[in-house]
Amino acid sequence: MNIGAAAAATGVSAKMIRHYEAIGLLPPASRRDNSYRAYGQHEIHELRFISRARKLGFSIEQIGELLALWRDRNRPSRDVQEIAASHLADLHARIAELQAMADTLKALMRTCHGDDRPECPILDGLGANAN
Amino acid sequence: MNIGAAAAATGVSAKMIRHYEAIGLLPPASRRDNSYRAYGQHEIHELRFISRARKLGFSIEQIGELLALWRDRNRPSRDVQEIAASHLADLHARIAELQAMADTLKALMRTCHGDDRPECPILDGLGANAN
DNA sequence: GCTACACCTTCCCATGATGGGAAGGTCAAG
DNA sequence: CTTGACCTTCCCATCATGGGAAGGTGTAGC
Repeated sequence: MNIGAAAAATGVSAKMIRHYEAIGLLPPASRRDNSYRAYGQHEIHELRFISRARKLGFSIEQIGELLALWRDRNRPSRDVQEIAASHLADLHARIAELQAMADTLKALMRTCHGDDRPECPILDGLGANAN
Repeated sequence: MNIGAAAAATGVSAKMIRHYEAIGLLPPASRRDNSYRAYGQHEIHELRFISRARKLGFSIEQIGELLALWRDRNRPSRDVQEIAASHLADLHARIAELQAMADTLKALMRTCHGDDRPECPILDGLGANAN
C-alpha cells in the first residue's frame, strides 16, 4: 500500500502521515525500491488509531502516550484511564469557557436592535470604560 | 503612557500591542523623541475594546471589522449584530463539537476498569477495525 | 558622574496541526 | 512515448501568542 492508499483507508492525509513520521509519532515507514513508503495492515491499524484519537480531540502528544500504551500489552488500564480523564477534564474546561463567551455575547446581543439605527449596546459594551 | 503601562492598563501584552500595530489592526502609535511608543486615552480605549472582544472569542479579523464599525458613529447596528450572530453560531458549533467528543470519550471510559489489569476498552475502541 | 536596573526598540524563531505548492522522480495505461 | 496520477523532499503559510537576543534609553542610588 502506498501512502495515498493508506491515507484513503485511514482518514489521515498523506501530508499528515509524513508529518507524524517526521516528528517521531510513527516509526519510519519501510520503503520500496523506488523509495515510496509501503504500508501494511499493522501500519494501517495504527493510523486508524491515530485518526480516531484525533477525532476525540487528543493532542499529538497524548496520542503518543496512548500509542505507547497500546503497543504494550501489559500496561495497567489505569494509565489509559488517567490520560483519558485528563483529556475529558480539558474538554469540559474548554466547553465551559466557550459557553461563558456565548452567554456573555448573547446577553449583549439581546440589547441591540440590529436595525438601521446606529445605537449599538454591543459595541458600547466592548468599549465601556469599566471592566 | 509607554507601551508597558498601556499593556498593564488594558490587559493586552506589549508584544501583542506591537503585533496588532504591525498587522494593521491598530494605526501606528505616535512616538516620543526617544522613539518610544506613546499612548493616550483614545488608544487605551481601543486596546480595551480589543481585549474584551478577544475574551469573547472574536478573531482578529472580526475585531478589525468591529473596530471599523465602532469608529463609524453612523453604522447601522445591524452590521454589528450580524458579526456577533455569526460568531455566536461559530461558538455554538465549537461547543457542540467538543461536547460530542466528551460524550464519546465518557462512554468509552465507563467501560474501562482503570485498575492494574491490562484490559482496556478505551484502547480497544480506538484501535477497532470498524469505524 | 557612574552603576545598576527597568524599560524600550527591532528582529528572528517557536508553538500545534494542518495545508499549499514547487521541483523532480516513478509508474501504468493508452 | 506521452499523459496523468502518483510519489519524493523542501519550504512556506496559517492564527495568536510568547521567548529571547542585541542594543538604546531613562532613572534611582551611591
